[in-house]
Parts: sequence; C-alpha cells; structure tokens
Amino acid sequence: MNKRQLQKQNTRLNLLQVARQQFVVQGFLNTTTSQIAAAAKVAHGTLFLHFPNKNMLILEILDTELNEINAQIRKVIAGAGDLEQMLVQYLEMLQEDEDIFSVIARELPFYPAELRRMILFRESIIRSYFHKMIEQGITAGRYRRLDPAAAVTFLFGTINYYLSLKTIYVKEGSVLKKFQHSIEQCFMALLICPKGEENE
Amino acid sequence: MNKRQLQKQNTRLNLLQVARQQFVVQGFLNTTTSQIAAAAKVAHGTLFLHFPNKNMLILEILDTELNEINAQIRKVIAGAGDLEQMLVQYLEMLQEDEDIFSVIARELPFYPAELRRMILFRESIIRSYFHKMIEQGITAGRYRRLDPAAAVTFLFGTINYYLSLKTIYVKEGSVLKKFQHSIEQCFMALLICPKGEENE
DNA sequence: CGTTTTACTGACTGTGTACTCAGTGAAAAG
DNA sequence: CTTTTCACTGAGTACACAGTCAGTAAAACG
Repeated sequence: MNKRQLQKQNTRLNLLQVARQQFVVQGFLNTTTSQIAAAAKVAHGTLFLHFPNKNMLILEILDTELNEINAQIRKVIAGAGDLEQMLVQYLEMLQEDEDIFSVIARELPFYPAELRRMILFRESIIRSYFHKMIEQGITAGRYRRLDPAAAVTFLFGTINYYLSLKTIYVKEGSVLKKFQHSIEQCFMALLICPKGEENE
Repeated sequence: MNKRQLQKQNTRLNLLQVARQQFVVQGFLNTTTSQIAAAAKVAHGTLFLHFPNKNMLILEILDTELNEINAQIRKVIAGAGDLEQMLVQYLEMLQEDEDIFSVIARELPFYPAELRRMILFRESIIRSYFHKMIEQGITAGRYRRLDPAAAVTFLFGTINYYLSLKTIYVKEGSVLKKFQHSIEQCFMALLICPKGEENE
C-alpha cells in the first residue's frame, strides 16, 4: 500500500473513530458533519469524499458496533445453559457500550427506515435467543405458561426505557449497573414457576 | 366581550386545536410553525402574537392534555379497589389519546428540560398510585415481596416501549389495544403471590 | 524532470426553520 | 366623523446544516 492509499485509509478510520466519540456524547441527530470534520482536523468536504452522506456514516458505525455485540452474544449463548446467566451477561455487555446503546434507544424512532430496520433486525436475533430459552423452560416445567414473546418484550421494553432515560436516572456511570439487580429480580420472578405449581 | 376580544380568542383556540391535530400526526419536533399557521388559515406571524414561541405552544397543549388524564385517573383510583382493574382502566385511558402519548413517548428525550420535567412529574404522580397499590398488596400478602418501584418501572417501561414503536407494531389502530391482554397478563403474573406462598 | 493523478480544501449553495416588524384595515373610543 | 387602538399580515432576517465543486499541492508515474 503506497503513501496515498495509507493516508486515505488513516483519514477514513480517524473520521469513523472521531464520529463515534461525538455521536456517543451528543447523539447521532445532534452531531453535525462540520463538528465531526473539525474534531477529526480535516475540511468539511473531506468527510463526503469518504462517506456519500451522513446516514451512511452512521450506518457504518452502527453496523460495526452491532456486529460486535451479536458476535459476543452468540459466544455467550453457546456457553450459557441458564437463562439467568444469559441475562446477566447480556446486561453486562450492554453496560460496556452503554453510551451508544442509550443514544440508539432514544433516537431509533427518528432514524431513516433502512437504518431502523437494520437495528431492529439485529435486536430481533438477540430477542430470539431469549425467546427460545423461555420456551425451553416452559416445556421443562421450570417456567410458567406465559406467552414467551410478551415476556421478552417486558424485558426489552424495560431495558430500553432505562437506556432512553439514562440521563434522568443517573448523573454519571451506568444506569444498567444501577438497576441490574432489580431487572434480573423482576424478570426471573415473572418467569419462575413457583413450587407446587410445576407444569405437567 | 367585544368583537375584537372574541376574534382574538377564537384565533387562539383555533391555533391550539389545529396545532394539536398536526402534532398528533407528525410529532411536535417535525411540525413547523408555518404548517400550523397555514392549517389554521392565519399568517405565520399571527402564531407568535398568541404564543411567545413554539415551545410554549407545545407546553400549553400538553399541559391541557395531561391535566385531563390526571383528573381522569384520580377518579379511576377512587373507584378502583383492585390493581388489575386500575391497570385496565389506565390502559383504556391511554388508548383514547394514544396518538399523542405515542408522540410523547418517542420525543420526550428531545424536549427542552422544562417540558420534560413537567411531563415526568405528571407521570410520577400516576406511578405513585400504582406504587401504593402494589405496596398494599404486598403487606396484605396477596403480592410477592418485590421492590414495588421496580415492578412499576417494568410496567411503565413496557407501555412506553410499545407506544414509542407503535408504527412498527401496528399499521393502524391501537398498539395498546393489541397488546393490552399480554401486558395485563404479564404484570399480574409478576405480582400475584402463588398459592401456598402467601406472605405471613 | 515534466505530466498525471488524487486526497484534500473551504468557500459556497440550497434548503428549512423560528421568529420579527413595519404596514394595513377594521373595530372601538371620543 | 375623526382619531386611536389593535389583531392580523407576510415579506424579510438570522441562523443552522448537509452536501458541492473549482482549486491546490503533493505523490505517483513514465
């Protein structure tokens, strides 16, 4: 790779990195392309040599991010036989990049349709892991006979709620850490089949 | 009241009504002051004779709306001895103005701090009704020993989630109607103390 | 060394929006 | 009837932002 190609690649990677930092702090919608360019110390126009428009830049950053978490969760699933363990690990994974997930939770309804579909598709894969786990628990008689989809939405809805109102619930640090215990407690209480009431 | 005062009042009320309609369809953030003025068939500038700025217009509309629902729920509380009944009635009330609550659920994180605080304060009053009901149920031994605040957030988080993603869950009609049964089922399953495990 | 290619520059364009203010005409006041 | 008041008008202002493009300088090429 010659000097020019190297330079180009560096600029591109730098833009992605700087943009991610800005997005995490201000959100995607409130970060301007000029800000990103200034922070990356390149001209405004340079950004559009590397990305056709702002949306494609967002899409690329989120694609990378969501790919990583999906790969991680697949590993976790493989290793976790237990739903509770899976939930704990999922919450801990979200905490690691909580800033960006908080931004997505808030801004999702305002993203262009394509981007929104991509994010929801990725989320639906993760939901399906929980769904299956719950179904298994029900057929094994450990969990109550609830609609698994409803239970999953209860969980994801609550997580989403905490993430989107993060700034109200905590001044700094992680919301999910603060409420991790109560989320786990509630979700498992919802599922666990009380003694003397096992299915079958 | 003379002809002028009457005219002024009419214009003002008309603006409020037209603005509400537009907001419900497009959201507060995506509705422009020009659109509202055009729909109300007055000049753009007229809007600013009646409201100092767009935010105050939004605030006034939401204030009216939230006052109404708070008054209603207070009545419901007075009449409902039962938490489940209270939940059913609350969900039905939300359904009546689901469009505007859906907009609020989506846009809340982007409102100016003052407006956000007002809305969350109003919500917290409603939450407190549920909180008390749950506490009573726990001390009476009917409900499990859960953190009432966590249970309430589970409920409100889920409702909020359905509302904010309304357009994805239903093409037309009410999301809350569609999922009312599963919300009720899940929430009550979470709380109800199974037989043979009553507190005290 | 001269020519071509190309990553980058930044002033500029177009668009969308909240809000203003000098002007108008009809109602109210005297 | 004359003067004053005032609800309303709409062109205009100020600003913010995404995206463009002719120009530049340095690297690659022959």
